[in-house]
Order: sequence, then structure tokens, then C-alpha cells
Amino acid sequence: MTREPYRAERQSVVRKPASIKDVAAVAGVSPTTVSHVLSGNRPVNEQTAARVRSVVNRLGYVPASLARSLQAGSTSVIGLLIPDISNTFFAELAKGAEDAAHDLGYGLILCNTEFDTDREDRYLGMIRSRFIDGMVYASGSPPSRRRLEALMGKFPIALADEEVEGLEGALIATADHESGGRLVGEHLRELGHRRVLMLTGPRALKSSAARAAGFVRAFRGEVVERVGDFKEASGHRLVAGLLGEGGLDCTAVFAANDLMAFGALTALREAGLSVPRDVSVVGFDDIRAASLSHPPLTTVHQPAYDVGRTATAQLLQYVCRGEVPPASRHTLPVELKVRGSTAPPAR
Amino acid sequence: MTREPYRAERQSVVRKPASIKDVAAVAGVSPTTVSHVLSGNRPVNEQTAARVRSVVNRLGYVPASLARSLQAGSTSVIGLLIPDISNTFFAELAKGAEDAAHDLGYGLILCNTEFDTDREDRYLGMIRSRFIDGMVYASGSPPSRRRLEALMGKFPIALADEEVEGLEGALIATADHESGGRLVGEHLRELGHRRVLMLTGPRALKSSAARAAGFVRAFRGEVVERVGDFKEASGHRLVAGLLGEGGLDCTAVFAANDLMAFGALTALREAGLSVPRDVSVVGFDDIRAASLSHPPLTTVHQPAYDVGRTATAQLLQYVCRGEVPPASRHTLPVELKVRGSTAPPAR
DNA sequence: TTGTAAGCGTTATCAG
DNA sequence: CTGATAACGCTTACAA
Repeated sequence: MTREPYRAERQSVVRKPASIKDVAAVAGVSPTTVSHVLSGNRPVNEQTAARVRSVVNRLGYVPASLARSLQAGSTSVIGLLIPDISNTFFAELAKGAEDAAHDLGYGLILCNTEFDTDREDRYLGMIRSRFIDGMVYASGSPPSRRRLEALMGKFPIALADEEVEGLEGALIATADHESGGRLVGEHLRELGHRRVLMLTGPRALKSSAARAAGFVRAFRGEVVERVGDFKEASGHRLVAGLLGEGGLDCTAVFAANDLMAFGALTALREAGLSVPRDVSVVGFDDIRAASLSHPPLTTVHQPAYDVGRTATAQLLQYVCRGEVPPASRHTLPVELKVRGSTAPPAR
Repeated sequence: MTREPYRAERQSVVRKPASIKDVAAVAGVSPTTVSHVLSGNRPVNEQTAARVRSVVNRLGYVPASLARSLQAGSTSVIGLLIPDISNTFFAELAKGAEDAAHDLGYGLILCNTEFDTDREDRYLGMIRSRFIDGMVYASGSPPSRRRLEALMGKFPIALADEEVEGLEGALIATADHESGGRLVGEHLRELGHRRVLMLTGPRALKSSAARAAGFVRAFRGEVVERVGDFKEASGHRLVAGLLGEGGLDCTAVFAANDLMAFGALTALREAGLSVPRDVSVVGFDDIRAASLSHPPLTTVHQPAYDVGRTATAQLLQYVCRGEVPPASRHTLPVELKVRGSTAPPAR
């Protein structure tokens, strides 16, 4: 009777995989020939080729991509640096990036930073040590700006979703945040609203500023501005605060992202107000929950998938040829999704 | 006047980065010494070390991780194979996997398959060519079973979230699907329900079968079963269908995931039924939208993050030592989240 | 049509 | 404390 542990131990001994030399030796040819049979880079006698192939199968030989990469000087892998993969916006973006990478035979390393600078540093190290051929950089932490700057002239990097101030000389793919704000402004104006509460994102983010600017310009009414942090709790806190201080005094709320809009929604409901009868609410992003909530949220659809896909495709266009990309900006269209959370103001 | 294109072209010429030999030459020492200064693997004269370090900085030398990996025989990168990163369940799982990998200094390659067999094959190739040291495999397409089987004895692979039938001899981390089903069964029974509609996932999935089995055993009432595909549309279609055929004839609906539960919710609402007054609805997964919907969804919280984290940590425990992992199963606890979509049956 | 030999950039071994 | 030298596993001139 063999006891379990023994069997497990025996299985766990990894025996060294066959190398190109092993194949060559068994097939009675040189490593060069094996290489050429597999790559097709130069003609090989059909008899020889057949023999080599059969040995390859018999030994289960698979070329070590590491050695190949070392020789070739590139790994066919790029990185995607994002703050939080569990945020559906970034998950969609990642999907687009992964699709674009896959199309060109590239792998994608997920660099999830949680806004942690150390973590971001470690991932940026991968590009400096040339383990990845390039990086798609989607709004990391603000302090990373200087480091990015140093890298950008020397390594292939593309900015996705968020511009980094002072880093205009790069490949950039971003949603048209300003138009998004404008669409919301026009929508609320047309409904008859004249005074709205605007919950913005952090001031440092250009995307957030662009949304606000577009909105203010198009709305042309009174705008009460409060700064949030893109989290649900901050939307709740800001609205509940105003409600407590003696009234909202606005007929609509425009939150710079859906999560804050949901926080606002909850605060309004808790105060006994009805959406959209008493107050209209608009978000930004169009995350999955937006169409599922009650009422479904009027929001601006951001092409997260396309942002990721475009940034990556652009980047790879240069990476393939071993070039550092020039400056170029792609602004992707957004779309207003009018749902149930907006209506003309009461009275 | 230099015109833009020229500058761009000039910048795009990548000049070859410094190697350890360059540093050695400039510092007047051997590559060996440079290596040791950087790794600390053996003592080096402080003067020499200082000189080397200064040259390293001056030349901006960063060791090529590729060469290091080739020599070491491992890349410190593993893969995470999932069907769809834009599904919040897998995004959470990915986050857990990424965290666990990062903790041990490993990188994580995102292998998003979209249930595409070719795509899955290409990613599995990465492990065979030893570009990655291991793979966390989260419910790929059914046809991949045979291929997995061949790989599992030879390469480090861990199964996350979903068991693959016939592949018991492996590292497995999964949620306690059966207990989840049981909790729902008990909950509905205690509320007084005696006849429920159960929307299951695809029959082939063990997780789905386990949820159903646990539910049926605990509920001990009448169960009308319909097979869905985990998508929102299928929940809607199945419920709307029954509603059309002359009545639901059940006081509650248990969907095997939240998405189908939302589909059911919509169908019920469209038929003029109120949840939970007329019909109770329960989901499974506890995706973000579950707590945001109206009414908030009673559901089973799956520890997606922990599943990803556990599977990955387990895998790495063996990968670190260059071993193929033995069989071992980790079943993670689930939790019933009672929210607003369930209530005692009417009358 | 095929083989030899020189890289790719590290680190480990062994010697001094 | 330091340095040659030989791997790691592949590709590709160059040569035959």
C-alpha cells in the first residue's frame, strides 16, 4: 500500500523539461535545424523536418519563451496599471486592453495598485527591467507623476482614461469628459432646472475638472459645488450634510460619478424625498448598477472598454516596431443615457 | 526651426540600455562584483561598492529581469485564467489573486478568455513554455478539461471558484456553494414559503449543482426548477415565460446568481407584481448592484476576493519551492445577506 | 540542405 | 575580497 503523502511527494518532483539540445541529439541533427523546423525561418528537408517533429512530440518539447525573449530583446508582454480592478470602470477598461493585446499576440500583466505608491513603483520597475515591453497607464496615484515623466521618454507608455498634467507628450486615450458634462448640463437645463448641486471628484484630476467645466458652461444656471472623492460614502455625506443644514435648495444633483450619485440617492431617500419627483439625480460612468437601480440612473456612458482598447492598440503599434511612441491624443465620444432619475422640477 | 515630426522620430530611436558589463567596465571591476554589489549575496569592499553604485546610477543601469529569470529558471509571474474580467465576481477574485501574488513578489498575467477555447489554449501555452511559473484557473470553458488534465501533473495549477469534474487531484479553493443554497432554503422556509421557483445555472457546472442541492435539501417544500445561463436575460425570460403561461404559482424565486435575480425582478415588476409583497426574490453572489437595487436584493455573499486570494496563496506556496502542488481543497464560508427583497408570503 | 559558433545579460562555481 | 568561466536555452550570422 502506497500511502498518500509518498505519492504526492513523488509527483511533486519536477523533472527538467526537454531543451532544444535534447531534441537535436535524439533526432540526430543540430539545434539550428530544430529551431528552423519549428520557426520555418529557413527551408528544411522534409524528411529531416518530419523526424524532428516526431521527436518534438515524443519528448513534449516546448521552446522556452524566456530564452527566446532574451535573444529577441522583447517579451511580447505589456503591463496595465490601474488603481482598482474591482471597480467596473477599470474592469471594462482592462477587458478592452486585454482584447487589444491578445489580438497582436501580446500578454497583459495586471498591475493593480490600490493607489499605493510602493506598489506602483514595483510595477514600473518591470518596465525598467524590460520584463514588459510597454505600459498602459490608467490614472495612478498623483505622486507618480515625476516618476512617469522620467520613464516616458525612454519606454513605451500610453495614458488611458486620465491625463496626467504636465505629461502631454505621450499617447493618450481618454473619454470626452467635457462633452459628458455638457450633455448633462443641456439635459438638466432643457428639463427646466435652474439651480443644481454638483458633486465633483478630487480637484487634482483633470477628467473631473473637465466634466465640471463642460457642465457649468452648458447649464448656465446656478451651480452649488461640493468636492467629493468618487466614493459612494462621499456622495451620501455631502448631500446629507446639505439636507441637514436646512435644505438642499436645488432641484437636481449632478454627481461626477455613479457611485457618488448612488450615495446621493440614498441620502435623499432617507430624507423622505422622492427621485425624480422632488429632486433629479444624474451620474457619470454608466456602471452596471446604474441601469439596475431604482429609479434607474440617468448618467453619461463612458466607453471604458474602448478607452482601454484604443490606448493599448496605439501603444502596441509602436512597441511592435521597438519605437517609443510620439505624442497623440484620442478623445472618445460619450453618450447621455436618460433614465428614470431625471424629470422636470416640481411645481 | 525643428519641425515636430523630426523631433518625434529622433526621440523614438531607443538606445540600448546599459548592461552589467558596461557598468563593470566603467567601474573597473568584473561583472561578478557588480552583481554582488547589487544582490548583497557576498560581501564587497565598501569603497568598491560605492564606486559601483555611483556608476549604476550614472548609467541608469537596471538589471534585465529576463536574463535573471533565464538563469534562475523561474519568472516570478503567474497567470490568472478567467472567463470575463468585467464580471464583478471575477474582478474581485482577480483582486484577491493579485494581492496574494504581490505579497510574495509575484506578477500576475491576466488571461481573459471570453470562454474562447483558442484563447484559453494560447494562455495555457504560456505555462508550457515556462513564461509563467504557475496558473490560477477559474472556471474556463468546459472543453478545456482534457487539456488541463494533461498539464496538471506537470505544472503548478490551482483551481479557483469552480471545480472541474474529474480533476480532483489538485489545489482547489471554492466558496461553499452548498451551504449557500442551504441558507437560502432555510431562510425561505422560515419566512413561510412552501413553493418556490428555482433558476439554476448550467447543469455542467458543479457549483451550480451544489447550490441547488443545498437549497432543495434545506427547503423541504415544492421546488419548480428552470435552467438558466447566469445571464440577466435568462432570468427575465424564464420568469416572464412562466408568468405568461398562466401564472407563476410560487411565492418566491431563488436565482442561482444575482444577474438572473435582477432579470426575474424586472419581469415581475413588468407583470405588475410587487417584490417582496407579492413575490420574494433571492440571488447569489452579492455583486455590488445587489445592495443598490430597489428593493435591495437578499442574496448569498460569496467571498470572491478570498477565493482568488486563497487559491493564489496556496499555489505560490508550492511554486516558490519549485514543486507541483498536491491535492487539497479549501472551502470558504458564504454568508446570507437578508435585504429587502424577501418577506413572508402574502395572506 | 545543414552545422558551428557567437551572442542575448545574468548568476553560480570555482579559483585565487 | 575579487575575477574568470561556464552555464541558462534560444536565434542567427557565417560557413560549408
